[in-house]
Amino acid sequence: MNEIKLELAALISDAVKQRFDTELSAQTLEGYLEVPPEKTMGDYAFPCFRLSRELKLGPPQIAAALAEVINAPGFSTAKQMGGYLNFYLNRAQVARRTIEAVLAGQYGASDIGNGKTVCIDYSSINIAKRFHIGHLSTTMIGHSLKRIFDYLGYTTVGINHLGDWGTQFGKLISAYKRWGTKEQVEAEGVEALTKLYVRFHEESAKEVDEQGTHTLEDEGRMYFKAIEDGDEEALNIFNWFKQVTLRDCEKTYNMLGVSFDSYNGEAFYNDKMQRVIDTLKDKGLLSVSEGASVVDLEDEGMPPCLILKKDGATLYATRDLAAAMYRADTYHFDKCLYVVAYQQDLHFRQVFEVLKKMGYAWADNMVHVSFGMVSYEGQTLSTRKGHIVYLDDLLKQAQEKALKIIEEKSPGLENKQEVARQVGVGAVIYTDLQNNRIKDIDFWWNRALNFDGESGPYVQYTHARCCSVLRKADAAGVNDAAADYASLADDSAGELIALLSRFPEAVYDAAAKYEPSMVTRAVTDIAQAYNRFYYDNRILDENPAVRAARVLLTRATRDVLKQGMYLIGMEAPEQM
RNA sequence: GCGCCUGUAGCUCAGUUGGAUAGAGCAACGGCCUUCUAAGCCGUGGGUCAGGGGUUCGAAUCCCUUCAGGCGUGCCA
Repeated sequence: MNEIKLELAALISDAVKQRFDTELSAQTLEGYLEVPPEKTMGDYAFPCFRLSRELKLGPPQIAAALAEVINAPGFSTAKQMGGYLNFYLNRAQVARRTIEAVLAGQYGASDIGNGKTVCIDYSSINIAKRFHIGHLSTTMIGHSLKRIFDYLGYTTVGINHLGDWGTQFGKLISAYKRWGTKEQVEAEGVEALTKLYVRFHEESAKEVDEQGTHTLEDEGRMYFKAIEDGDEEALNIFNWFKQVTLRDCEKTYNMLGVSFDSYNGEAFYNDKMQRVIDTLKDKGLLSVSEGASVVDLEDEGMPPCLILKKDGATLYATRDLAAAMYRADTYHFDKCLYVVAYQQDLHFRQVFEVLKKMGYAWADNMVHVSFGMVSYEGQTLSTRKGHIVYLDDLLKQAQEKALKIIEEKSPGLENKQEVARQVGVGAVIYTDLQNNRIKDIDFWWNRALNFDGESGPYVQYTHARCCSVLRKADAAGVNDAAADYASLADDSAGELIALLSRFPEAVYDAAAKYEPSMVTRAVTDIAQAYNRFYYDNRILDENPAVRAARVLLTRATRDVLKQGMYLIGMEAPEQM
């Protein structure tokens, strides 16, 4: 993946063979290579401690012995330092190779996923609920993973597993028929549905308080039964609610640049659950416990997985089993990812275990990509208590702030609104994908709208800065062919190039660990390194050879920043 | 009670699967725009890596244990 590392590993492999008559594959050794903590210690280090026992020699002696034999003039010199073998790369050559690799395009892309399919279940919104900050992580992590796996050659299937089934929709119909109007729902969209739902619960609670009756609850159940039985009126209203919700959410998705290949949700699997039950019965996995039908998982150290309620109704595990089987049949996936909060950890462990018990080999390829909880200024998200931030409000605020800064700093910019949108949305996306996904997120407005330091706008700004330099370079007619790569040997250029050379690993690792934040971090580090380089060096006011080299490095940086931002779902304005 | 996760600077977090003197950003303070975008750059201060044991050449990282917090733990999803 990193050809420079692989080449070093090959050198070590040869040296080990020559001096110690021992075979160690370059691939194994590549994994041992690390980046030293200090620049003075070289560009890569090979710790010899692990070889010590096998070779029956002290690490420093091993390092010294290898250093004597390794000879790669023009590429790298090796030096023993304690138990380490440190490599000092020829910076001009690394610069040339890295920049050429980047400018060849598709940098960091791969064909390792060719012929393989990965299903990604993400966002999975509920009908009749407004899109809020609690939905952002699943949406953006999933979307980013989709782009990352695409980039690595996989066929990806983005699935929005809609929450479009359950008694709550019967209640909603009941509320609509009592207090709603078509005009209001059409005009206000999901907001109107939410209001109806809230009112239903208020009235229902009042009714129980005052009269001890459950008329409303019963009516809600009745309407849900009507949906289940295919009653035309109920179904029409329900499908209309669904359309209204999707129409609203589509606006948010468009803003975020997110899309899906399938919207098959809970309702879709309604007629596919009997197969699950039959199969479980056939395989003798289903047992009755406390009146419910369950799959016992005691041997696996888990509570039983509930398949059917006492009354015979299915449960969400049943639905997820049906969905998994359908996806296996339909997409023949190599991996099936569920981007769902860690609260559902046990649920997925149970579902995956049941599939394994059913004998499906593909059950091992199911992954719960879990992420942390979102709270609002230290408190649990709650619509009722007002501890909630809707995403369109957040995006609007972010854009307004971006616009204000643009008016202040770049009053001459042509497409201010468009850039404000890109920057505002970028800031929100960046913040969401900045940290390891397992971390809980406590939402604070001032943090979400942070445009300084490690932030979306920072990376975008650096990209725009590169674009600006390149526009001037084009105008000046810089000749690439004249580039003197040896002029990129200073520390800040060297650091920038080193980071660029490691970008493909970041993309690969992000996929392997289902961790988009690794790309966010790589991109941030590159932006930081470029800004240092930019301040340490004049780019355009130089002799043609140096100028060309620095312009090429700027172009490579621009390309990687743009690609990296794309992979995490951010847009990259060329001016801001 | 049991299970899973988390604990690193005042705050938010990195830390390359066990490597060299633990790093960024925010906040605070001090510098840098007649020169390619100052949404930037440089510097200063700030640490018992939650505590304690262990494993070994070496531990923030692995094991045991204690503490603190979050989530889950049968008929919602």
